[in-house]
Amino acid sequence: MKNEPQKPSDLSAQIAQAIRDAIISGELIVDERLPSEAELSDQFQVSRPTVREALKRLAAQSLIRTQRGASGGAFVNRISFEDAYSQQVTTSTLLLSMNAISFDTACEARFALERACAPLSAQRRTADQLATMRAEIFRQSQPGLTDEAFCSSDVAFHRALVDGAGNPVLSYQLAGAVEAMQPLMNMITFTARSREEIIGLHNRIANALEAREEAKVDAALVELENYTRRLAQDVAQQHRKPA
Amino acid sequence: MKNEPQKPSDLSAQIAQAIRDAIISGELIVDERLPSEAELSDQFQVSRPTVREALKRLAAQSLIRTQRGASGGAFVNRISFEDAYSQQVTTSTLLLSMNAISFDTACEARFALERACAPLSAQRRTADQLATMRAEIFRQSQPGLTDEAFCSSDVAFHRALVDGAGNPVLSYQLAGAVEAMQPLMNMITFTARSREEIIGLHNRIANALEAREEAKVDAALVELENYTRRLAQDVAQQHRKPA
DNA sequence: TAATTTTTATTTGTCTGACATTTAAAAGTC
DNA sequence: GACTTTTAAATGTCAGACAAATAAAAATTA
Repeated sequence: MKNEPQKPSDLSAQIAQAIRDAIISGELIVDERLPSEAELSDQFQVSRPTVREALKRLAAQSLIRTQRGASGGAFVNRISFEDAYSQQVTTSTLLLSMNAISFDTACEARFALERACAPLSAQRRTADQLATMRAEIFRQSQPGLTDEAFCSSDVAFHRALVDGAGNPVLSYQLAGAVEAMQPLMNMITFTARSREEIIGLHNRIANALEAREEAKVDAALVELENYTRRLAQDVAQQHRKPA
Repeated sequence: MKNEPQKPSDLSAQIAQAIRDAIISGELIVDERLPSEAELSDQFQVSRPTVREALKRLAAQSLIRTQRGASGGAFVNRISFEDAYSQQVTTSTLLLSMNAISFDTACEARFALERACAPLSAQRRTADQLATMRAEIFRQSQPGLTDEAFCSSDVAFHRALVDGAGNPVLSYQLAGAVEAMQPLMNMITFTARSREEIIGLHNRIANALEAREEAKVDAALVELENYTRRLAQDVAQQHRKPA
C-alpha cells in the first residue's frame, strides 16, 4: 500500500486509489481488516476526516464495509453479484438517460445480448425457471394489470430467460443491461404496445424453451425485437405529425 | 430531495442516497449545481464533514464532480461511457477474482457476448477498425513480444471487433466484460497458449470481417472459444498430476 | 474610457480536537 | 462456572478554524 502516486490535489481520492489498488492487486484480501482510521491517518500523514472521506469513497463502490465498536473497523468486502448488479443498473440507467442514446441503439444492444444466451438457456433452463416464465406470462395476461406492473413482469420474464443459461456471469451482465434499458423501453412503448402481441411472443419463447429448440427461441426473440422497434418508430412518427 | 427515507444509522449514506435518488429521478439535471456544503448541512441538519462524506460517496460513482472557488461547488456529472466503462471493469474484475468463478464459466460468458455482436460487426465494421485488427495481429506476430504485450494486444483486437458493431451500448457492455475477464484468461493461458494458433484464428476473424461473412466470423470465434477452453483443461490437468 | 491589477467574497479542501455510540473483551460478582 | 459490570477501542458525528482556489467586484493605471 504505497502512499502517493497521483497529482497534487484531493488527498482523499489519492488515498482511496492507493487502497483500491492494494485490493485489486491482492495485497489486501477479502475480509482482511484495514488499519484503523487513526493508523491510516498516521501512515498517509493526513487527518482523520480525510481518511474517512477516502473510506467512504471505497464504501460507495462496495469495496469495503465498516463495523463499529471494539475490534471493528473497515474490512475488505467480498463483492457479491448483487452488489455488482445493482451498481451496474444505477450506472447504466444514468448512462443511457444522460447521453441521449437512441431507442434503436439500446434496443439492438439489448436483444443482441439476450439472444447470446438464448442457446444456452434452451439447453439448460430448469423446470423452475420455465415455471417462473409461465407465471409471469399469466400475470401479464391479467386484465386489471397496471402498465408499471406489466413492465416489471416483463423484466422478470426476461430475467428468468437469462438465468436459464445457468451462467452467473452472463446473468450479471445481461440482467444489468436489460434492467437498465427498461425505463427507456417503457417510456416509448408504454401506451403503444399491444399486450396480446407481446404475450404471444412470450408464449412462443417459453414453448421453444420447453422443447429446448434454440432456433425457435432465437426466432421469437428476433420477432420481439422487430415488433419493439417498429412500435418505437410508429410512436416517433406520431410525434412528428400529431394531426 | 427529501430528507430521511432510511434506517437510523450512517447519516452520510442516507444523504448520499437522497441526492442519488434526486439525480436518478431527474429532479437534479446534468450540470446543475448542488447547494453548497454549508447549505446542505442546514437542509439535512448535519455537520459539514457528514455532508462531505456523502458527496465523496457520490463522487466515487462519478455522479457528481466538484470545483473549488467562488461559484464552485458540486455539479451533477454527465456520466460518460469512459466513466461507466472503467467502473465496470473495476467491479467486474474484483467480482470474478473474489468469487471463485471458474474459467469455463467466464470463458463461456465472454464468447457468448462476443458472438452476439459478431453479426453486427460483419455488417458495419469500418475500414479503420479492420486496419486496427490487422495491426494488432501484426504486433502479435512479432517475435520479441512479451506475454503482457501479447495479451494487451489480444484485448485491443477483440475490442476493435466489438467496436465494429457500431453500437456504443454494446461496446460499453462487452468491452467491460472482455477486459474484466482478461486477467483470469491470462493467468491460465499465459504459458500454455500457442501464439501461432491464436494468430491464425485472429486472421480468420479479420478475413471473415473483411468479406462481411457473419457465419465465418462466428465459426472462428467458436473455434477460438473451444481452443481456449481446451487449453485451460490441459493446464488444470497438469496441475493435478505435475509429474 | 478601456485595460489591467488588486481586493474581496465564496466555496471546497484540510486540520484539530472533542464527544457520542457501538461493541467485544476484560474484570468483577454471585 | 455463569452472569453482570466495566473498560477500551473503534467508528460516527460535531464544531470551529484555516488554507487554497477562483470568479466577480473594486480599484488602479494608461
